[in-house]
Amino acid sequence: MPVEKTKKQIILEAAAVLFRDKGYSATSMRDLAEAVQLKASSLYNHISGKEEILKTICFQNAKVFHDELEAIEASTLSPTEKIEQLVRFHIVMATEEVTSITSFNDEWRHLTEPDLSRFKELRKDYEQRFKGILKAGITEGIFKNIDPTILLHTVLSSIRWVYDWYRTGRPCTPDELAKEITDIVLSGIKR
Amino acid sequence: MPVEKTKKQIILEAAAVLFRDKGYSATSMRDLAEAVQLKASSLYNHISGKEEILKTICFQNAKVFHDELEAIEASTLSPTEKIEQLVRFHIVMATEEVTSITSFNDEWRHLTEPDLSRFKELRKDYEQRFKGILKAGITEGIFKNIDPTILLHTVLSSIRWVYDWYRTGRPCTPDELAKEITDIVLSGIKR
DNA sequence: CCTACCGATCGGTAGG
DNA sequence: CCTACCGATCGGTAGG
Repeated sequence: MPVEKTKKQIILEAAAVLFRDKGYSATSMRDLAEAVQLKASSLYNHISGKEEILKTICFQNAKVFHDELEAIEASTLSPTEKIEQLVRFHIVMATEEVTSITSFNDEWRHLTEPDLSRFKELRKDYEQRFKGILKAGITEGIFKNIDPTILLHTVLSSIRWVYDWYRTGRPCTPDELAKEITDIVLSGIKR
Repeated sequence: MPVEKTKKQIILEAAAVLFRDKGYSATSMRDLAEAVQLKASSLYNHISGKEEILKTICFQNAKVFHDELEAIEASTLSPTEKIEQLVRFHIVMATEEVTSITSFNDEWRHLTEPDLSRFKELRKDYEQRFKGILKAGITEGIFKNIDPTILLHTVLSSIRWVYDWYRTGRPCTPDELAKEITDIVLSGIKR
């Protein structure tokens, strides 16, 4: 059996591009149909509706981030090394998973209940665990004794929106990018 | 003459709240009309259309940021002090101008030509000038010798999305917030 | 996978 | 400022 993308996968990827470029609400099912060379009605043979697409993109990405964070948490790395790994991971996702990351970051709020609440919980959980690593570093005296919430969001912001500017600017390779951002972030939080 | 908000100003503010909560595309003129207790058709006595609202919000904010940056540029402050001022200013805007900042940051892409191009130019200009301050610091040997584009966006990201999390979390006063973020950002970029 | 079509809602206008 | 209404477009379904 050859490795082929399912039509559903093709639709999901085309949708991610459109959601990134126009936003979820401004993307019509007819736009999407055109992008995959189908009539709008034919999309429904592969997906149940517009929201299923957004839902799939959001929760798939949430799982990838969750799994990586869990692996890093479980490791015996120091807080500094854990943050380093996490920064690197975010950069990799931003540079390789460019399109779906946008929906994951910016378009999830168009989910409806109960998915919206479920997603928010996942997001909250991720942030709490990330914060836990920062707290450990503070306790050990290697990170600055700053309110962990501020620390968390300042770090997270610097790495969460990389996809937003790297794509157009591209001053260097993803690897160099990861190295330099890690440098900035780590010296920003180290005591 | 008493100081009163014009109806237009009231509409703009209500729109900013809706755009923040639902996004520009998902906000209908009927939503907006209800928010200001009018019928949808009556909105057009005060504004020419939906896009004029977005345009006004985006360009008003762009001007405020532009003017502040220009004043800081013209000062005799050191690069470090200039960045400090800029960080503080972004935090003030994020905490005081909470709603319109969201449209300014996230919804501008729904502008249509020629406004879209005009806005992008203003944004680009702001970033180039901000980068100029960073470059000056690098030349003086006080900032890290890292690609200025990476430096710029990492700094800008940490302060551009404060409104997004501060509102819900609120771990401290805007003033403390500015102090701590300035600390993180500055030690992140200093050599 | 298509043609044909649904009711709902969109931004906006006419006319008073 | 309203009522009444426009054509366009929306997400989605029926039926083959």
